[in-house]
Amino acid sequence: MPELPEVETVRRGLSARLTGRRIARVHLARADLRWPIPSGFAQALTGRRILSFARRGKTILMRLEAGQTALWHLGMSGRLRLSAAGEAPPPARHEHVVLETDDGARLGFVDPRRFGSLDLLATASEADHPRLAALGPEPLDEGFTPAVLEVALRGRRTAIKAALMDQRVIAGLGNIYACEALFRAGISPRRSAESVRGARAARLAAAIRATLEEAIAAGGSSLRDWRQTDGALGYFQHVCKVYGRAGEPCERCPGPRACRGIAAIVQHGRTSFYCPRTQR
DNA sequence: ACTGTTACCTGATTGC
DNA sequence: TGCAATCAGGTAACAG
Repeated sequence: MPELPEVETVRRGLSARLTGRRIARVHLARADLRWPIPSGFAQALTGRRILSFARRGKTILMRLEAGQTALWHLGMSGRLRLSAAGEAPPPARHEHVVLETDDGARLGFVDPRRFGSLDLLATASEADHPRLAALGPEPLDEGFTPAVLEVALRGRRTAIKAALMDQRVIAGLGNIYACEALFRAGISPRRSAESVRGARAARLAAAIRATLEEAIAAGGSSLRDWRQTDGALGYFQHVCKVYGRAGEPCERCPGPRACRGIAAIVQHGRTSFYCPRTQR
């Protein structure tokens, strides 16, 4: 499930619980997820202290001593579950990786579909990692302005919806929040990306930011100690305004009679939800 | 270079 | 109830 708000919520949970801890043990139940786990992964982590957790797009960067960074990507079905010393987490299928820290905490990476990935960055620079280096601007950074969005979209002849999901254009949006941001901005997912300029780009930039911030706030406030009862970090029921609501009236139309209902169309193999009356 | 399609995996849900 | 078909929030390899 995880798009930027979920990943950011997971990051905060990890940070609150694991910053400063030393990794005592790494157990790999298999050698690959989406890609092979780097051969030196367990060795690079074992015995090292965790300095901090950062995030770039949907990737969590676990900063370690000696300039090492472990990259965690949850893919589509990945989740992390954390338990404290003495807690015995219920057995979970598809738990592929387990870390144990010096204070007895246990972090398990569960990912049924295995679209997630683990990677290792041995230098301090994200520019040295091809997938991170290719990512577009970070939408919650101060530098994410309408002008930056406009430049990112310039010359893109694809639909704005597809552009927003392209991580090279902007980092962190997936299908849900691309739909929600476009609804908020009143822009049709079918409009061409390059036609989103000027006031439209300004509306979209603001809508992206507000949508993500609201979702993060909802996730943060709904999780006590950043964990659900099963120890899973960072998942929450975000209330969507258009995603998954095909046929329902949208909240911006004056009434059910005015609204033709939220439409679902397939673009680039993904379902887009939008209100054809208020999104142009 | 850009754009769209397909494949990768398992599980939940829908339809017959 | 059972079983098959369909769909799922991500990404990159590939074809045109």
